Amino acid sequence: MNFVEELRWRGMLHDIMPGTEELLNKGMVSGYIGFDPTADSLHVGSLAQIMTLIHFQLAGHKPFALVGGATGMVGDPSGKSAERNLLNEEDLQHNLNGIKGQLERFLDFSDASNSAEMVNNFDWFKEYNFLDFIRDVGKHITVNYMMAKDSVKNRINGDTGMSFTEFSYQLVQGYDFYYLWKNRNCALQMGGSDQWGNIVTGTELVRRKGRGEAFALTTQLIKKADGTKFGKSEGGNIWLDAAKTSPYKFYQFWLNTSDDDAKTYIRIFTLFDKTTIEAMEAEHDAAPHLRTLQKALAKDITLRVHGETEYIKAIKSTEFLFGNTGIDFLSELNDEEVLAIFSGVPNFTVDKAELEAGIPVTDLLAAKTAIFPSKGEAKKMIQGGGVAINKEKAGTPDDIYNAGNLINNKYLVVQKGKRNYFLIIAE
RNA sequence: GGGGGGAUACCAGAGCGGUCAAAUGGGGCGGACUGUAAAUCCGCUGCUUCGGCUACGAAGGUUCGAAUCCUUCUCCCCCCA
Repeated sequence: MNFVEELRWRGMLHDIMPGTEELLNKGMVSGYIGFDPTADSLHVGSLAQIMTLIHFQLAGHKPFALVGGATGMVGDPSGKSAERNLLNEEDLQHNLNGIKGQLERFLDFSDASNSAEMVNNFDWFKEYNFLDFIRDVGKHITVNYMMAKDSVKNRINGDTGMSFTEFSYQLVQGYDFYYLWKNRNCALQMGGSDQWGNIVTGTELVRRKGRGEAFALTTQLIKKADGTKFGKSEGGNIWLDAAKTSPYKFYQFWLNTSDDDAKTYIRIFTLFDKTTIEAMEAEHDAAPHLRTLQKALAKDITLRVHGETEYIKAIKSTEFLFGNTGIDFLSELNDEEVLAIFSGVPNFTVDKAELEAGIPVTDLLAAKTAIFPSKGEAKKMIQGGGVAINKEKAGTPDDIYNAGNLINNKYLVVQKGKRNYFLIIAE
């Protein structure tokens, strides 16, 4: 199956420039996707783009991952209602290194003819001076053309305005495409559907400045069935970096996908083929409470991102925390085993002597640990029935916990809501 | 340069001398139901040693009492030039 058909049946394709598919069918094509270095790790939102590159490479084409050292310094106005904060060079470099390391895990960088490559647009922009740029590049694109882009129009018609810096963004990104087309024989840029305008500025530049032809393909932005934003959980982003989002939490994120979304995501985020996916769906629909799809999805992605060891740990934690095993099960484990189960769970240490004297719950949860930001909040949630300690609901905010409540004479297991676990270690 | 309007909690937005820790909606969090789903319903959404304390752009002032009135400052928007 060719690349475009692959994206199509998976529901990933959003828009494609005429002629693109024909070009791809003729033979190996080099194509690229840009990644934003706004943080030192990619998050699940970028995963769809990574998958696009994986499919691209599997179809025999040569993928480039561009990390936007230069574009990151300017800031993309697409989808942003306000001016971006600029990153300094140092932070940017730090972020680039982090992202680079992650991308290397997903694509094949071996010596194959279609081996993946990583490029940084800072390399060709750092020496490019302003006057040369506006003469050589700016000359080819009219302001009228640039203003017609939705990303620009929205900002000009809105009330936040837009700086010249952000306005020039599309030229900078457009030049990336031109550069890669000219020097690396790169004929296709891909990206999320919000990138269409920027990508097309690139193909336009190739046409006008290079008198050549370049192509564009965009993918669907990931949405959740209920309309809320994809990729967030309990307020935070879900990162690919294990230090930012533990593999356990990562696994949980996917496991908690709704039925509707799971059907979409299994196509986008896994490489299972069509018949396999349809069979999984049928199985899921026959017994939805077993959550076959969610489990397959969470497993596949966690394996790809974190590897087998971390996946197994995540499963073990999940089985203990959400399975039928009572809290007594913990007392059969040694310290090492307990910590393994709670490895992805935030943990806090309290002084054992203090606990022996007895600590009121609210102090325990808000002052001695950071499970709650304030005692008032801890109190309210206890009253609302949202807190459990050692799998038993905390009764009143005045309860006092002492050494007698410890499991193995050492641990307290705290639940905030049903799904958020914390481990308190007394020592 | 001239004239007008505005700044309220995470966001939007009411309040225009006490009854305001501040309506309402959204968001967030939690509970019930369930399948760690969706939908639905319900509760919470400034801190606290539970006495109070700090809050309505900033600083002063009037008043027994200010988010509300006055003065100055900062920022934003609109119209005219």
